Amino acid sequence: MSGTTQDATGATNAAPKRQRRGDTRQRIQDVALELFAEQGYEKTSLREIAERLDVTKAALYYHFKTKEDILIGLFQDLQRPIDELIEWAGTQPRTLDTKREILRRYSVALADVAPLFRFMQENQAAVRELSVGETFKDRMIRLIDTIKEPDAALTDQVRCTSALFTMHAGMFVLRDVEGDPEEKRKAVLEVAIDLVTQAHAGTQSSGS
Amino acid sequence: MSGTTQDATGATNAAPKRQRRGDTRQRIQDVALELFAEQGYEKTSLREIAERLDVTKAALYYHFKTKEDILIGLFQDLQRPIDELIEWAGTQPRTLDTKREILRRYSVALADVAPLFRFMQENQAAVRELSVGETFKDRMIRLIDTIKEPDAALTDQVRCTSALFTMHAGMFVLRDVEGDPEEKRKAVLEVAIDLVTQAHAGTQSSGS
Amino acid sequence: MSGTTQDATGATNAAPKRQRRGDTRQRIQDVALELFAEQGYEKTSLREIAERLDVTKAALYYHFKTKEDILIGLFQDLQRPIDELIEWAGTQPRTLDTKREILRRYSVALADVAPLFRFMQENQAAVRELSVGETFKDRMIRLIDTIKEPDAALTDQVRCTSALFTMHAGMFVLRDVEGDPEEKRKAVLEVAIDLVTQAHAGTQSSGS
Amino acid sequence: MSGTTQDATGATNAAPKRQRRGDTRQRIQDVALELFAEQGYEKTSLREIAERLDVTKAALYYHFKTKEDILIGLFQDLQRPIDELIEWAGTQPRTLDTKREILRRYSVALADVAPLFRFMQENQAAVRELSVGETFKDRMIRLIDTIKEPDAALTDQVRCTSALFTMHAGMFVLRDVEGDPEEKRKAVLEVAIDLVTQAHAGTQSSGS
DNA sequence: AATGAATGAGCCTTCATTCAT
DNA sequence: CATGAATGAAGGCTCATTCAT
Repeated sequence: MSGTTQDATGATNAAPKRQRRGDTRQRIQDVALELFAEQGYEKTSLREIAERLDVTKAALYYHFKTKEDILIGLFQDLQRPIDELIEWAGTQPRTLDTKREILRRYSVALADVAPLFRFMQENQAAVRELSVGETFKDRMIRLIDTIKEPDAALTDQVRCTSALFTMHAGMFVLRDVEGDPEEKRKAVLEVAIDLVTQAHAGTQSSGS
Repeated sequence: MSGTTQDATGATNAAPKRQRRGDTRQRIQDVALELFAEQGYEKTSLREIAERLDVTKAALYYHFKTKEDILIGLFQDLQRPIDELIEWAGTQPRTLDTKREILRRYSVALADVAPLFRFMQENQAAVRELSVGETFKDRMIRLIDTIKEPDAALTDQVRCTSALFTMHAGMFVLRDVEGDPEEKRKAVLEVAIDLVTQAHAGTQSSGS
Repeated sequence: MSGTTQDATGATNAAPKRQRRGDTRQRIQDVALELFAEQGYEKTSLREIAERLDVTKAALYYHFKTKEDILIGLFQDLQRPIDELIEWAGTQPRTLDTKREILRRYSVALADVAPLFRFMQENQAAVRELSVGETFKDRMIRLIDTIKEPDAALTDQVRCTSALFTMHAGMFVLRDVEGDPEEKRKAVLEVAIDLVTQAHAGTQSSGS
Repeated sequence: MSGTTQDATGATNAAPKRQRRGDTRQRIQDVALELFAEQGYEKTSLREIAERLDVTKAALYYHFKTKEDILIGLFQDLQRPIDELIEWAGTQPRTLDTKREILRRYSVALADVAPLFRFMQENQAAVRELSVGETFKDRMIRLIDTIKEPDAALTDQVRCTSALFTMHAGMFVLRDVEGDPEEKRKAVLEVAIDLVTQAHAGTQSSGS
């Protein structure tokens, strides 16, 4: 009824949610990821998250409708780079060079979202039934599809899959191997590229 | 809760209700694995396990001191074949042929304990802090050590690690790829052997 | 179990169900004391307390972090008068008159917190390991110290201890003796004062 | 305290139970007392008792029909000395000397059954409702009756009660006071005798 | 934008007890 | 004399969620 002044949010926002003083949502996600990654999704309670943020549990419910929603929010934020990569890959010619570039970009992207990725890896069971679970697997499959030829030999398909998983595994398993992280990343990337290169070669010769 | 399955004892049940006494412990583990794998460790309650076995929760506690203990029991079953493999590897000369045989055996062992393995893979977060968690990673490392040369190039070390993870990943990811399981297993094994072969070759030439 | 008392809100209940909000914590303590005293700490379940208050168990946990915490809260209420007495005693000269006054005040204080005291007396075993157990004994010792001379003869020390315990015991044992409570309290007090007086006299003469 | 009764089974006992290999019942009681005293009746589980005896819980049920029964057994064994004292008191003239002797004997008896006594004192709440609870309080009252004159002044009645409680309290509270136990026992006894003597004197003069 | 209070469901665990063997 | 296996009941506690304020 008094109308207009209520929505001070109004005027300028061409892009929504421009507010400086509304970082709570973000802080919730940050803390949540931290705890989810550390203890697992199921084992992390909203109480813990709230406590670490020094707000009440009820406050969380102002920003997220459910616990799962926090996870979904998290998920979407950090899934974007992968989506962009897949999209980009779609615009490129299906050459070996492109595939190599996909792996390179993926390697970088992976390093950026490492904590979330680790979390996803370690909580597959908990996340599977979540409305978001399918999406994750789908994304993986689509990504694999960008580097593997559908009519390739089974072994070459395995190679492409393996290339991706090598990169995933690399992050966790190599953690307690000697050496500088960047160097390790490169080594992992090299092996992955190798695998894809072999797969590609196989496809070419069998194809021609 | 109490009387639910009483009537199921009736006509159609192909599996007998009153199996030979003394197998309860085993049956608990079987059902537990089934449910843990399906829903995750945290999300599976003892009530569910008990109900499916048509015993009371308290009965579970006669056989296992805690929920975690059920998991540990499961875990040890999984560990045995791997331990045996590691032990066997220790007795063999460190040749390429040996390494290939290790992978072959591992592939078979893995197929045997697949559900358990899948569970472990998907519940790392839940299993990590389990008094037994360390052991699992340790075992992996020791297994990798049987196929990788300590002074090899970083990429070759990655290859060996990748060989193992390829086999792990193969079981889950390739599940929704066309083709007969045994054929897929062989393809995966082939790629793994390839990786180790390359790693071995690299080591040889750099060593000489 | 859930909705049982919903309808009890109805006509006949003389005590109002919806007391002024905010007193819940106090009400929990009141009911808890009542039940603890009646049945013992261990034998009283949170369910009982909750049921009698017509709230859920979980509500108790909003106000107290644990069952033991309810006891501790209770305890602190009991402690306050005694602490104040000890503190006051510290400010007074160590004369016989002071000691007599301590007993007088203690007698009154005791009558005020009688139920709680009775509970403590009767649940020593249950309370002993509880963080609150030590504190209780300490308090007794410090109180005794205010009336007994450290260098007194052993018998006189016993007399002082006995004076205090006479007052404790008096409350419970004399309950089924004939006579008006106030009169009994006075008789008990008189004996206690007598004991301390004797102890004091002994100390004086032996000291001079 | 542990093995005390082992040898007492020996020669002199006219009562049956002649078997050497049937001390299990006794051992159960010993261990039970030990644990009850240490942790309280409620907090001690049959599992603990069984474990410490290295038998199964079910074995306990061969010897005692219920957990409470163990307590009752314990109770009866150790209540005997008090009953005997009361009985003996009944045969004596009601003189001051007799009263003093009662106290002396009680003091000794108390020292013998100290652990049980302590347990009873500290577990009144748990023991109260036990079919045997009344008996304990009754016994106390009857014992007090042997040293107090029914028509005495209230203060003198308190003195007699106090005399008994002094002895009870003495055992527990004086435990962390300096000095040899036997000396302390005597000091406590002396004060108790003093109290009864005063009470007796009061009665005499008011009576004449 | 957030809190205080409470709920309902469920969880893991423990206990005293029973009974066929 | 004692065990192995199991039960029914209950216990303390935690969790995601709600809602009036």
